[in-house]
Amino acid sequence: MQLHISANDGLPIYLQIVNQVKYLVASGRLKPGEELTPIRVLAERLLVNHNTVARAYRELEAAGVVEKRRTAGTYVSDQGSPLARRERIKILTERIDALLAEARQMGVAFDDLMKLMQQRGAALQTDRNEE
Amino acid sequence: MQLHISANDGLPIYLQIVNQVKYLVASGRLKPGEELTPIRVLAERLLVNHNTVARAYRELEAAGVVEKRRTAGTYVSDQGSPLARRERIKILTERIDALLAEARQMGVAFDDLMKLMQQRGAALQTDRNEE
DNA sequence: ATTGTTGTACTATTGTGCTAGTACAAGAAA
DNA sequence: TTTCTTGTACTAGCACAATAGTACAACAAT
Repeated sequence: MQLHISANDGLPIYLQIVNQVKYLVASGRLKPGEELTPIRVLAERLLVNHNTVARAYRELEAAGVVEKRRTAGTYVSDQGSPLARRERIKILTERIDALLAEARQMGVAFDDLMKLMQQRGAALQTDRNEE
Repeated sequence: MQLHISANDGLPIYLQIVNQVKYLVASGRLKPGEELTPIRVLAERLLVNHNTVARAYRELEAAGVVEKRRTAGTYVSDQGSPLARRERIKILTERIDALLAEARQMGVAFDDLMKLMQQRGAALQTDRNEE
């Protein structure tokens, strides 16, 4: 499991770990059932305290990305997310509303925003294929 | 100018003020050229330190929502945002990418996300008309 | 000129988030 | 059983963001 953390990304270390693991899972480089690097091992490799990694893994568990088996390690969840679809939609709706509010404040029309979304969606698709 | 702040919104007071003023401007309840409640007056009404309100107004000025005339007060800017369109698009693109990443992590398909956006956009439109 | 109102600057305090140190509990491996 | 490895709990220190207190500067109103 290849991770890189930078001292002052602005983003706290534990979140850098969370994001990168999420990305590895989303992109399929970490597959369901696969074991993550143990907390202490990863901590030593990244030169951070093991509690910092533990916190990252705790967040990932809360997000449903991984499952922890008490004394046996941490594994990628079978399902991408255990949240009910209703819950996921609720969270995304909040994000969307915030985005719409910001766009409106900036004077960017709704239609333009949707076009931008289409573009970015297409860009992501391209990225995935290039991997 | 009607504002409400709650002690533990989780969000800091100065940001609550920023958001609410932005909303008032975006929704047209505060019009360009109109004077905002002076810092001390608003501070007294909200039972917070005037520096907290000052900070909020400073953020609003940086965002281009208001203009300050040193000793004469704070006024709603003529233009909604002074940022060049290119800049605005850049900021929105970041937000969009974050949203797309989250949706992908949650296993929500791009098309579903777009549909949700359409819904929320329509909902906002309705809200505005009902005001 | 005086007074009052505007926003500003600087400093101190407080609360909280991030990280780390140490000690622990539970199961796997030998 | 013993040892090693897993994640966990609790505490402390540090840094920084948020808020407040006090003093100031600039202009308007009188």
